[in-house]
Amino acid sequence: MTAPRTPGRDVAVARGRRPGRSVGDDRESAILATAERLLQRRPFGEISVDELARGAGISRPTFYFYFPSKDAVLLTLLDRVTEEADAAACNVLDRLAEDPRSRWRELIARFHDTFGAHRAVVLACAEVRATNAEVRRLWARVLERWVQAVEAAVVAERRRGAAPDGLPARDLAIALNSMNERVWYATFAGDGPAIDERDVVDVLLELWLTCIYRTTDPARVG
Amino acid sequence: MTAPRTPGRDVAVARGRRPGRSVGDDRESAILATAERLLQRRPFGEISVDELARGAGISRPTFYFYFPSKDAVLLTLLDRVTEEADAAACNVLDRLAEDPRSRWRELIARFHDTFGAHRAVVLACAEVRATNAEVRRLWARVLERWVQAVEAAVVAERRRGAAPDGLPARDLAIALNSMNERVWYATFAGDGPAIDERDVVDVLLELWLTCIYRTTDPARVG
DNA sequence: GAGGTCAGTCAACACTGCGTCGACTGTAAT
DNA sequence: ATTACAGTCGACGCAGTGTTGACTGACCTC
Repeated sequence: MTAPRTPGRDVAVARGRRPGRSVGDDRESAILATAERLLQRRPFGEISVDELARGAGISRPTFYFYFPSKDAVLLTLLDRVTEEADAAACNVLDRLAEDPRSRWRELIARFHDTFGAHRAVVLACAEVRATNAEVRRLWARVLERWVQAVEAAVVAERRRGAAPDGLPARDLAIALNSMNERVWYATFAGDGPAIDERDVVDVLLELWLTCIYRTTDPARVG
Repeated sequence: MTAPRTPGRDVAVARGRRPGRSVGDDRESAILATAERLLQRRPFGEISVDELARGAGISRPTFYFYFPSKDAVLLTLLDRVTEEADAAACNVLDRLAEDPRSRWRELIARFHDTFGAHRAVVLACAEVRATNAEVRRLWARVLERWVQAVEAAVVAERRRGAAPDGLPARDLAIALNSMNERVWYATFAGDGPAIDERDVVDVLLELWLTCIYRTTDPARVG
């Protein structure tokens, strides 16, 4: 579902033929690269399958040999970005008690950097999410992971007495993640009221700390 | 820009002809009603101009007599909803000092009720905002008004000593409004991690109070 | 080295939805 | 009666999507 369907290569691999790189691998990469390049210039909806194909040096019908649709290309791109974000954020919350403020900042900053580096893809996904159930599902799954990670961290901080009780941890985690998502979107898209890109990490950090600890300067482990 | 172009009627009115309701008024309303009705069932992108026209008892070309595009219909619908929200929220922040918690709650609850009552339109706008500059502009303008109202309220609360200093009031106002928008979207759309519709007002209220006052129980006027 | 298989390719087609043009009708003011 | 205009729509052109069916060339197998 998530990965692009490349029937030919799957069959080949299954039968042990063509173990090395094939023409198809290059074409597939070329399509993905073309997509990310074109997305820097203009929105996803204004890019046609034909342009994607031409950009990769193939005809439109051939495009459909590699991807079932334009959306599937974006889905693959999104998959990579979220994997990158997951990798960057991984384990950051594990040793939260040592220095809560720095850890939370690291988490937010890493997401900011990853999304910022791939803003074209992220913005395109926000655009397509509304119309494409596949993208919606993938984003929901990814978000759910992040929500659960934050929820667990909040519960742990409360248990050790660093954070006060209050809202259900899950609701808090959903709201904070939602806030980040929308704030980053506004900042990167640049339309409507937005926080300056240079300030956004610190602003979000202050709000996270305030909501979780009710102070801007949470205590270290006692 | 925002209102639908109905050239015929404007001309008529300008020359003093047809002072009463014309056929055109009915058709226009019928199109809008059809749009809002169809939106309950399925997303905006899956509704064609033809359906809108048929639903209003006219042919597709005739639709274009009333609206320049499908998006313009949604724009008109959005305009009404935001006006309703503005009206509902109007003056709520004026006498904040009397009972901050209740006032903020009223503000959030009224937005919640308005958006909830027209969730189909709101969700459709979120869908189209990505591809339609007109909708984007309108939403940005509306949001800017709300951000400024909240910013002013925060400044006032700080000035009277009820709220502590901290983040720039504008950044705070942007972040809180962004949070609400995204959280409501998730709640009403029902995909991905979301806060239960019955709890969402209270969850948002707690977070607003915490972020603005660093307490859940802000003081009344001293 | 003849025949088979399969990755990879694309011209041509069918389909859907958008927006426009130009011709038409009915009503009401002059 | 003529003029004017709100209101209507059949028929068109256009752009983009996704599919079909036929082709090429590499390579494997006997």
